[in-house]
Amino acid sequence: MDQTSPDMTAAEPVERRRLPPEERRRQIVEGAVTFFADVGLDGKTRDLAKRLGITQSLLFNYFATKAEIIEAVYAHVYIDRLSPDWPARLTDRTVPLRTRMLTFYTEYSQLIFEYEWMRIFMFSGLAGAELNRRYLHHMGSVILHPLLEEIRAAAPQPVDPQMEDIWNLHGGIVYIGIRRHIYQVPTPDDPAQAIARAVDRFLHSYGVA
Amino acid sequence: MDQTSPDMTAAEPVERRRLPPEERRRQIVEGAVTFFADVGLDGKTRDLAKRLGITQSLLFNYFATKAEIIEAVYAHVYIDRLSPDWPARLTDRTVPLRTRMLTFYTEYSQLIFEYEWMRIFMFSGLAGAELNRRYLHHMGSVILHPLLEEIRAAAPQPVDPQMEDIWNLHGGIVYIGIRRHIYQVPTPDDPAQAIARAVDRFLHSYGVA
DNA sequence: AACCCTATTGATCGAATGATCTATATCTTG
DNA sequence: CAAGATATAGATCATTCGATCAATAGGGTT
Repeated sequence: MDQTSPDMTAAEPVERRRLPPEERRRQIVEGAVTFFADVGLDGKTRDLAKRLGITQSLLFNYFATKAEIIEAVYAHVYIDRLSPDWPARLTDRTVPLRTRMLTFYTEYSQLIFEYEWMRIFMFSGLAGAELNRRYLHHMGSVILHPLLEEIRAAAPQPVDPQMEDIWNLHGGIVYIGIRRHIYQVPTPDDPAQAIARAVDRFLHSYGVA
Repeated sequence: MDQTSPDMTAAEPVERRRLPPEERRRQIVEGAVTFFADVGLDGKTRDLAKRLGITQSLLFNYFATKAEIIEAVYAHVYIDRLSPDWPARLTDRTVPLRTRMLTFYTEYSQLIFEYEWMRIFMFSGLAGAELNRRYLHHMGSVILHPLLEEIRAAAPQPVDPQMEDIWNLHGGIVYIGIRRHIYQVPTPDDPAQAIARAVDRFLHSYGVA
């Protein structure tokens, strides 16, 4: 009956009850993001509740089903992950192509080289989520394909880059995040230099200074 | 989220019973490989048994626990995935470096661009399996680090490639398999050309013809 | 054909899981 | 400060899960 001492279990001993519904819902979603990123989408609602310091039944006061929680996780994670002004900035030929690519991949890597994003994207991809295919298709048509045209335009001689070549550049960079957050092996603290060298190698092969 | 059973395969009336234990065990492991590759390591033993056309209890006649089945899956999938003679062939300087790298990545991609391998490797990586870290470490020390020395040796002028540069090359190639089997988006039927161009871009940036 | 070994099944157990429902207690309002 | 509204907790249900075990039946041997 009596509560166990809060020192043992909780890093957050203060159990504030009766939050405003908006705030509680937000707290659940944010907790669910890291929780499912940790253990995968098969994580148990009881474990999620325990991590949040609430009862399992409370979850179902805010979400009808577990699938609904995961939907909210998806929404929270995918939101604003692709900055809408990147296509414009990537094709702004008043700026050297190398500069454009470096700023894009620096910003983009800062956004996606994040534990939660990387793992939930991978979990949902493995689960066959349509969301991933849409995301990749969007990435291809809005970022990578325009980039291909920029390379063609910036090359001093006629070149014929393929989309696979752009995907190769892209994958080599993304792979840093995969190693770090999926396989959890050491990677450079700041991937900026590695990214810059990858971009330079890429441009160099098309004769772009 | 729910992985409905592929009822397409329901037309399997022939129930061959009483196999020799060796064969039955082999059949279970091979079935488990594709099963867990499909649905993830949280797949249920009853679903696995149904797919195999056997009873769930029979599984536990050959394996004491579900974890033991997964161990067998790991063993079956990881076995002979890294050809032991690659290190020697990669450092055989009587052959042009480009040729060595192309043959390696052609062979290696044929081995790993496989549905079961790719997905089980990713599932186990997400689950935090030590196996993945060991594999990547082995890949780094036995293949990629020697490759770095070969590049240094083959370059006409002094160059200073980093391990991150080699990982970038490697990741860009592996990413083809990730797109194909994890995200399940279209990729070239034969990745050989894309790989060749990636290797050529890489070598070109170090001045290696 | 009868026998025996054992591979396989079917029934079942206890724990865990998603979800429901009612009682409780906290905050706000008048 | 009393009272109503409702956020939260606790108990519980119906399945589902991994795992166990006694009963059954396939197939080689004699």
